[in-house]
Amino acid sequence: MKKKEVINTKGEFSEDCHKLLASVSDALYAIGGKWKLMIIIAMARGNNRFTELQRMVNGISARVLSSELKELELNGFIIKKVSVGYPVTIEYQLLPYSETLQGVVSALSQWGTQHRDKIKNDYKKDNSL
Amino acid sequence: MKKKEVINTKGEFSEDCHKLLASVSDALYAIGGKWKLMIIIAMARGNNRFTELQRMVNGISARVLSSELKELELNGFIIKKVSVGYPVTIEYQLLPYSETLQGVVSALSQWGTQHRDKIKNDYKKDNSL
DNA sequence: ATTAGTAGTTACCTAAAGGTTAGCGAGTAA
DNA sequence: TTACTCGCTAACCTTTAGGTAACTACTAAT
Repeated sequence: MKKKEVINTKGEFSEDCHKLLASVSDALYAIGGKWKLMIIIAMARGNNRFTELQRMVNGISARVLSSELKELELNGFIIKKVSVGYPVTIEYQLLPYSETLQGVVSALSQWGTQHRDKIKNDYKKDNSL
Repeated sequence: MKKKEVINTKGEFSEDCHKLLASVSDALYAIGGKWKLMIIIAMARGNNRFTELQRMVNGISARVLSSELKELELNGFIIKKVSVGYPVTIEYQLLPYSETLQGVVSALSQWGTQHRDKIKNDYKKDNSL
């Protein structure tokens, strides 16, 4: 009587698998890459000036920092504030939206920490004896 | 009398800022890029064959899937199982270590979901009136 | 006047990631 | 036999990311 004797090898799961993949893909599209999260982290710790960021975020060049800041501004994570005072100072500030990344940042940093430890131990095991 | 009138603009925070940056950087190094997490997600949902993965992970090519699987194996996230039976079937399986990524995956998917909604609303606002 | 710092931009170039096409060797189905 | 699937691989090419160096415009100190 049955059209198909589907014992549920996927099928009913593939739907939410696609959704999960799509949402992770969306996230990676917005905050993927080497630098965006790093810049946001550095800013959350009080680094708001161009040169500060350049020094804090190890290995980033002025050109890349400049273009990443523009993208982050365009996507609503930060704003550029130019003081009208004298001398003119330029500050970048996190917008509230960047706080939504808290969970992502803490998950990644926790995992990164344990991963580094694991790699270190793997290395030790290889070189013991 | 004071050498520097440092009122603690950063300084005591820059230390753990560097640590945070380093750990996130480590994580991105291991699981960054467009595909690794996606493949792991698809595998966690029961897609263990090459062609299944190719179909599930939207937009990935055979060449890239093949090389990503090799890297994932090298880094201890998965293993390749070649059945000795007849016909020979090849299956990729998640290793326990890939489960440590649970938190990262769920943080990213949650954020990705809300981000997509936000973008959609921003777009609507722009086009209303 | 020179030097140095801030906040970039521009032009040029390299490297890495990734896409496209083709095909191979095996099995399987008609 | 033909045709199709699976699990790739190789060759080739394009795109993107990112590095380097030079330069601008301004300020500030020496």
